[in-house]
Amino acid sequence: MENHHHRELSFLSSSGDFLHNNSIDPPIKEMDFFSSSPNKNNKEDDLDQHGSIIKEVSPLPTLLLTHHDPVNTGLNLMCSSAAVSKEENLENSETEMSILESELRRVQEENHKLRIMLEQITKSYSQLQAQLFITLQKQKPNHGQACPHDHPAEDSSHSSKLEEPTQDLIPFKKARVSIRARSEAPLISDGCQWRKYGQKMAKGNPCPRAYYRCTMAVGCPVRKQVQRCAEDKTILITTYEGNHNHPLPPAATAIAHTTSAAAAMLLSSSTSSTLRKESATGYLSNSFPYATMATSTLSASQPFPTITLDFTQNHNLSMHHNRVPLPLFFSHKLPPLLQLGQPPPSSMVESVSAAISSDPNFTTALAAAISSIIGPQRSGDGNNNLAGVVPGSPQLPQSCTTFSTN
DNA sequence: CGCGTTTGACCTGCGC
DNA sequence: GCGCAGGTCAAACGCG
Ligand SMILES: [Zn+2]
Repeated sequence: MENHHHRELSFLSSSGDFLHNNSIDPPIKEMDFFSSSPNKNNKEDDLDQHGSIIKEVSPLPTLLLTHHDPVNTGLNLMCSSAAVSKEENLENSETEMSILESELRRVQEENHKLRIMLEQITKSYSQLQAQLFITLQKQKPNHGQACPHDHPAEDSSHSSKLEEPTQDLIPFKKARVSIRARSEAPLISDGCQWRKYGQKMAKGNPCPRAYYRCTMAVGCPVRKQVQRCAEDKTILITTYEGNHNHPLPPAATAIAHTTSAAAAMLLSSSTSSTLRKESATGYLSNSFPYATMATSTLSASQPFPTITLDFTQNHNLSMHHNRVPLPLFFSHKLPPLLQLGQPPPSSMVESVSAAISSDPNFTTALAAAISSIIGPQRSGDGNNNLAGVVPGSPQLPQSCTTFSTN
């Protein structure tokens, strides 16, 4: 593969188009899901430099309370009566400048805190999810291996050096998350490095299916399959499987969380093939923001439990097939698990969810923060490499994610 | 020469 | 047991 770098699509660089694409949208030529290149216009650029340093997290209130500070709007509101002398004007503008600068610093600091907080929350959430998964598994001890072969060496949690000790307890089953995206590019940029290890002609599809392995770390079990849709070749279907055993760049972490969330949902619903779509969408949309930009479907007809995130609908009110539109970004109703037709096993999850959802300010701030992470400017070269690596990105049950296009 | 891709062979699971 | 299909391996190949 030669010039992938220009041809990869990357979701992250869509600069919010996914969320606001209500008008006629021309076919997306390139999408950067996880562009990691520095974004010039993002005011958080400076934060990227030190954003990976996680110190103790400032408690939530500090972040929100800063808004009560006297805010300098930056508007020069001083009356410009002719009586004011030039010197006074100069002095005023100087003080104005210094005020502005201090204000800028304060905002930057606040942004930094927000970023740190977001990282912490993401991590905590993933840990919660892992615990929830474990609890669910304990609740149905003999419930099923969803996949026929879940014991290859790479699946064993003992062999992989996972960073989260709790992960060693997670029984692995393979679930897949399929993501459909419209793209002419042969690959999507997802923040990871991949190496092609095979290609096969799939039955019933003129387009070959390519197999990739994650090469960001030796022994990383994550694989992905890339295939074009038989009906519409502009649609690219990418399927992820497994969890990384190494730190991930933020973008890759995001998609890994989606995969994990989907896997947790699929697996926690046991092998029953009748998980309702509303449940799936509700769960996913609360689990991961990407899901809110897509429509999702569950499939039990495939050999592996698979969930499909469909980014091809463009939210232009034309929901075809049986696909279900997802709720808005970070919808405030957060009881995802209650919709799964199962008793919520973890009161922790509930309380956290309640705490988060009950605070609109927090929700808004979080949504904005996440938006800034998942929706930065498009990278120029479509580079699929890491920008800051998130230390100890949490991993979750074994899963696969598929990107596809409709 | 090293690294990544290509591609045919091989392995495995599944249905008949 | 046999054939098929999906998935993986690894030698050959090409590129920088
Ligand atoms: Zn990996």
